[in-house]
Amino acid sequence: MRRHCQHQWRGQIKVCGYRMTKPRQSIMDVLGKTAEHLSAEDIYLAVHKFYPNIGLTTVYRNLELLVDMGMVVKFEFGHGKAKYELADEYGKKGHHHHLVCKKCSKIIDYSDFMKDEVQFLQRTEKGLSAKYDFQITDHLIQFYGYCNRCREK
Amino acid sequence: MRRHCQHQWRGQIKVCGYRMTKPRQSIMDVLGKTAEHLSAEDIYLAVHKFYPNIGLTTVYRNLELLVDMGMVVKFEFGHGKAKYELADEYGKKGHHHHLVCKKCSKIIDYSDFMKDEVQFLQRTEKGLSAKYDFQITDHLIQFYGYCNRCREK
DNA sequence: GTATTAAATGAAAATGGTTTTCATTAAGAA
DNA sequence: TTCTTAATGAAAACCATTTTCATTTAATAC
Repeated sequence: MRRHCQHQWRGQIKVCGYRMTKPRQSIMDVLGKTAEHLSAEDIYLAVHKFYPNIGLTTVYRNLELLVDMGMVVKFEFGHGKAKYELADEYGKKGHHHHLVCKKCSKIIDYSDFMKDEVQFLQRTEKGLSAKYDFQITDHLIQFYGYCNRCREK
Repeated sequence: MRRHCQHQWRGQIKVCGYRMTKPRQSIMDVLGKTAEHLSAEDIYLAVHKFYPNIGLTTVYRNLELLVDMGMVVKFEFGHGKAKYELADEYGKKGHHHHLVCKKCSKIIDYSDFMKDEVQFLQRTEKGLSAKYDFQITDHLIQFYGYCNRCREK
C-alpha cells in the first residue's frame, strides 16, 4: 500500500463503487490533517466549520463505510465514544499503538519497541491459529495506566 | 492474592467498608460459576432465576463496584454490551486472553503462549514507562478474526 | 448541457445499553 | 431492638449510535 494521498482515497472509493461526495471528502480531509483521536462528534464539528450543512448522521454513515473499506480504524478506549483515525497506510502516523491514561483519558501514540512486538505477534498468532483453528486477521494491543500529570507523585 | 473463595470475597467487601447484601452475593455467585463472558443483562437474568427481586440497576451498580475493587474485569469486545468476568485471582480460569470472532462474536479464552507474552510485555512496558513517563498498570491484548465455523472454507 | 437514476444526504425519531433519581428497604453497629 | 446509612428497585433520564424517509446530488447516458 502507498502513502497518504487524496487521489488514492478517491480512487479507492470509486473502485469500490461509491461516489465521491462533499461530506465524504470533508471527513477524509479532517482525518488526514489531525494528529488527534477524533470521535464522530469531533469530526462533525470540524467539518461543520467549513461545510455547515453536514449532518452527524452522515458522519457516522461515512465512518462506518470507511472502516469497512479499511481506510479508517475505529477504537474503543472505554469512555463511551468511539475514536477514529486513518489506517496506517493512509495516514501519516504509520503503525502505532496506544497508551491510555485511566484518569484524564489522554492517549499517547507510540511506535517504539515494535520489533519485539512483531516477533511476539508472529509466534503467538501462528500458535493460536493452529491450536484453535482460528483465522486471525487483526489484533489490539493497548496499555493502560497513568500519565505523568495524573500520577500521584 | 489467593484463590477463588467466598470468604475472601466477603472479607474484601467488608474490609472496603461495604455491606454484604443478597444481590451482591448473588452476582458474585453467578460470576463464580460460569465459564462464559456475561453481560450485565446475562447476569441479571441468571440471578433473577433464584432471586426474582433483583433489579438490573443493582446489577450495573454492583458490577461497577466490583470492577473498582479489582474483583471483576470488564471487557468491551465491540458489540455494544460490556462483558464481565472474575479477575484472575478470584476466578478459576487463571490469567488468559481472548480470541474474538468478528462474525459470530464467539469468544475463545486462551492461556497458551504466555511465556512469550510475558517477556514481550515486560520489555515493552519497561521501555514505554521510561520513554513516556507513563505508569502502566494494565494491558489489553486481543486477537480478532474468524472462528472455524464462520470462516469461509 | 440536460435528463436520468440510484446512491447519498440530513432531520427527526427510534434504539438500546447504561446511569441517575428518589422513595423505600435492610445490613450491621450500638 | 433501635438506629443510621448504605443499598435497593422502579421509573425516568441519558446519550452515543442507528434507522426512517423524503429530498438532494453525483455520475452516467444522451
